Amino acid sequence: MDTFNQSSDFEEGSATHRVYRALRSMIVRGVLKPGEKLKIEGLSKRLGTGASPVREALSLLTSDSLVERIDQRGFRTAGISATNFAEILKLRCVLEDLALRESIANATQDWEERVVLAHHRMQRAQNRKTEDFEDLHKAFHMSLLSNAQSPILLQICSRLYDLNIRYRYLAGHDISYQQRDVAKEHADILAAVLALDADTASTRLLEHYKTTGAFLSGLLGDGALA
Amino acid sequence: MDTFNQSSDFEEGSATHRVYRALRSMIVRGVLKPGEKLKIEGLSKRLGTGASPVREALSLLTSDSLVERIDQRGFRTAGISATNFAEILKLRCVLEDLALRESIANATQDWEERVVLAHHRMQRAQNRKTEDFEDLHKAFHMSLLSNAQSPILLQICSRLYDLNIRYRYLAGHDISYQQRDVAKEHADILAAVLALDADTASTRLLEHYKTTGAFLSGLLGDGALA
DNA sequence: GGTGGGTCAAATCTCGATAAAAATACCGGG
DNA sequence: CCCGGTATTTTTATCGAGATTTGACCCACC
Repeated sequence: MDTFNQSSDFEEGSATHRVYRALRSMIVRGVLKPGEKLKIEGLSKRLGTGASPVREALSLLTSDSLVERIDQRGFRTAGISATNFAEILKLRCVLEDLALRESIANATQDWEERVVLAHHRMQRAQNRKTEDFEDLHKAFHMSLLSNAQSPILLQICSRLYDLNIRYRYLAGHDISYQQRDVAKEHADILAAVLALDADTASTRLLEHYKTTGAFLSGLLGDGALA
Repeated sequence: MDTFNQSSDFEEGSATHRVYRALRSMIVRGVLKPGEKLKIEGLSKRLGTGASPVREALSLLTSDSLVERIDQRGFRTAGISATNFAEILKLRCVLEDLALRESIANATQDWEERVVLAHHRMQRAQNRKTEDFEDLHKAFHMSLLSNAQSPILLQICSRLYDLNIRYRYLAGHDISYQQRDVAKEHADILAAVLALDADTASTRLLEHYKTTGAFLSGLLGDGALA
């Protein structure tokens, strides 16, 4: 009954859910490379579970556009391309702009506190260079949007975030991108949001994305990620 | 052994894919009512297949927001509400506007012909009141957007279409909505699109949605659908 | 030497059964 | 008469094996 899952303490939830989280993390972080064939049996053994949960998790990831399915021919991780990346970036700019403005329009004290808290946690993780920075980074960005009373929109943004960050992982973490003062950019965004200045906040947020995007786009164009 | 490739033939594809299409159709068309519990065994027998394909199909539908999953407690069809409907309508207006403009901007002869063809088929089905009108209606609307070089955006629009049309089915087909001259609205949209007049086309398309939306919204508000 | 068909291994997909969990019915006590 | 805890029943989630399909290899044949 006491099964020790050596991978980590991912014991909560059903097997399907655990596998889902594990696989998504592996794909987003580039452990499973773009276009790689995903054999059920291999993943089952690797994750210490049966074939059914793996299959179900892969189905879910298919809807997230992180896995592609070919009928009767199994699963593989989604491919990458410069055009795909450009599309993600563009959609993010449109949709996060929309969500951010609505979030600010609905501003409440509770929401502002959530944003401040999320920012603080991310900041601390960045200073200490802890492992969970990326998760907290996503949490911060989603918290900005979270006050838009629009669950579908938020879900779409969340998925686009994952698709986007995958490219950043693939580009590696030690790249010059970090030399930019990302912390200041975040702080500036936070300030504008707390001032309820939607135009400034949106401009800064989108600039934040576009700068990173242009950088990654360059790498893709050079074929450095292919 | 040659297989007959007929669109009406529900035998093509894997069992999972068949079940997926069947269930989605049943949910969108209201055969399975909002919030209804979806028991695996019942659906297996009803669809003449095993539990695994049903389970997998339900997982996929979860990502389409047509089914809700509660861990360890099975699946049920997504609920409905006035706010949910309003959100769908709003997002559709934003995203289809975006897609339509890009589609028109990329106009090609091939695309224009696809649009004309899709419109003709829908028109004919409406005149003859054939069963497949709704499918062709969706095909027409998607064809308008299909020239936007943005597969992710198109997928989102397709999903939102399904979520939206579900409300229309739930309201019933014999309602006064059909008394509007929908055919003319479609023809006007088509004309503006073929004239490559993005502003007019977008205005008409959104008006088309909002009119239907306001009508359905009224029904929801009255609790007629609850 | 290149092409086409047939065979074989590998992987997917599906099924039925088992174990775990939740919902329901039951019963004794307050 | 109502409430809380236990037993039963229903339903879900998971597993392991069998059936089908795919893709590759090899050999015969043109």
